[in-house]
Amino acid sequence: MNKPQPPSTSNFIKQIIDADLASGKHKSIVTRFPPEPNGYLHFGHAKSIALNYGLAQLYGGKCNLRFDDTNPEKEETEYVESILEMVKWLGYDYGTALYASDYFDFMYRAAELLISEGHAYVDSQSAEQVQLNRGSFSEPGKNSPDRDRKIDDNLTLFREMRDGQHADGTHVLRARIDMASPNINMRDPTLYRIKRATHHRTGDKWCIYPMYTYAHPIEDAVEGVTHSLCTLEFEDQRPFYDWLLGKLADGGLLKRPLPQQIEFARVNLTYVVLSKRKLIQLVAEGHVDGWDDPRMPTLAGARRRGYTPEGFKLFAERIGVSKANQVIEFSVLEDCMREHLNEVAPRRMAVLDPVKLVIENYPQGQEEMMEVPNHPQKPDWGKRQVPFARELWIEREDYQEVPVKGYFRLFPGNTVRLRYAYVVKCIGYDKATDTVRCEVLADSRSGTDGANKYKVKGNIHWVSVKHAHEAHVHLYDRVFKESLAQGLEHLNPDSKRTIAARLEPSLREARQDAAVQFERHGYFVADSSDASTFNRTVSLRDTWATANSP
RNA sequence: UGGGGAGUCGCCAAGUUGGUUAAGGCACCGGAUUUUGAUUCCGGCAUUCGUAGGUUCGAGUCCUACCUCCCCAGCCA
Repeated sequence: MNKPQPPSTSNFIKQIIDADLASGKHKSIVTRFPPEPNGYLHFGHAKSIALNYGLAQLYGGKCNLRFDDTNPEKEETEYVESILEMVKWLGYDYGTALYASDYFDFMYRAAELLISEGHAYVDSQSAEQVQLNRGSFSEPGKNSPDRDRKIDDNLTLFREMRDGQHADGTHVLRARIDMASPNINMRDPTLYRIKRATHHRTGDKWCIYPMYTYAHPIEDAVEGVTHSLCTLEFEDQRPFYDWLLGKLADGGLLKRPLPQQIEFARVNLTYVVLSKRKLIQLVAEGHVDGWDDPRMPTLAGARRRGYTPEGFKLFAERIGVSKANQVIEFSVLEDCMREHLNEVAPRRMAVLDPVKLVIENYPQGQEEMMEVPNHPQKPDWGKRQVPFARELWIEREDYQEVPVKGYFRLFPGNTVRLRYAYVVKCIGYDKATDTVRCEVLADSRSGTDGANKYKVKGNIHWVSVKHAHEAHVHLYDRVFKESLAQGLEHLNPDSKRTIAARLEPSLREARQDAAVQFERHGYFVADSSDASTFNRTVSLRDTWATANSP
């Protein structure tokens, strides 16, 4: 299927890059994906990853995977490993992962340079005083009494801070900019704090750690990042980003051209919550079964659910990038997954809500093998043998005692085709045994010449009772029932249902990473922690059901 | 309240220097094909660009005022 690709549309970031390349400011581009290893990656990160790596690929540049590990209290190796694994799963080759902590020495030297040139000072106010003196939206801040400390004294104090001679919280290094700036981020932001915490990589080497605000621009510059893409909430930070890098370049520590920070809107999805606080709550309070629960909007959960990297890439392209706050309908993500899965998932038959069907004129004890294509649109995928017999499981909703208008499946007197097998006529339903009664029509076996003379609208799947593989199937629904879910009060109590299904025998050997389509149902994968159960990734579109639901 | 952003079809999103009928995708609605009420295919889907004025032969694009929404006062990122 090589249908025309949608024209890759322009966006404001590409335009900036195009201009920078055209003007000769950069010969090639470098982007970066800079997670803090303090949690698990989620759908929002997938957008950022696709954006950064996608741009690098498009322009023949490169994208660094860099851990922004400047706050040892919140970061752990476990998260580093999980992030690495998920980026790889998404299909991006990050080469060697980089760490902000590898630049701690450089950052320290840069801080001394700033102090030496009068651009930074050690502030010995308490945190409360600092906050008080910062002012507010309507009032300018007040200068710290330490703001005019002598350079040498600043240097001495800062070194003592580094050497562990001062207690946590007693001093802080601040940039010396403008306490009256209308942009609060420019009111002498904090650069370094004293924090006696063991870092997951540098151990106890340091007891002072740089703040994000200070560290991030330096990380970008050191790596030669050309375009530093981040989310909208950092817009107010950009003046400081430029201020810092400018000072360090003036001081000879950094080379121009300097990286440019560009902000874009983060993605929001209906029925999904992405804030770390709320995700933690879901896990901690047991509303889901862990961070990789298939209902979680984490990449680990997505993988287990059967979502695919290709689906995420499609999603990223489809939602685009801009500065307007986007709230994407969750169905867009689902549709992206369907689009990819439709191409790669072999078809199988599975009855999820079984009711017995008996073909009364089919010989007792007789069995036949039916030839069933693995993908009707892809004959080269071959066929498989599926056993057929007198007693079958069919879907309960494929029979109606009194059919609603437009219903063309089984009801007394109607004929349907048992997919890839025979055409049968419904003769009734036996209440005592909960069995749908049918008789097979002569000469109607699928694949034979006679089969085509029967024109039936209904076409239902089945599984032989005798040969059925019984397995559990998890049916997942959205975790939140409100489209703009805020919290637990919007929880969907039925987000997970487990059913005992009857599967065609070939499903006994399902691979855990291989998607299959249960025909007329949706896409499923064997669960990664329990291969005998299947997870529903996403259902098929069902215009009949949606049109007939209340 | 000061500062920084954003407002184009139900949801995204092109539209850059003002110039014929406002891209495209998703959704939706028709219709065709179909042994998945799936897929695929074909057709339809904004006299209008947050609002109100103004400039102009001509404005989503320029000017003015206003409205709405988001972000910022961590020694978090």
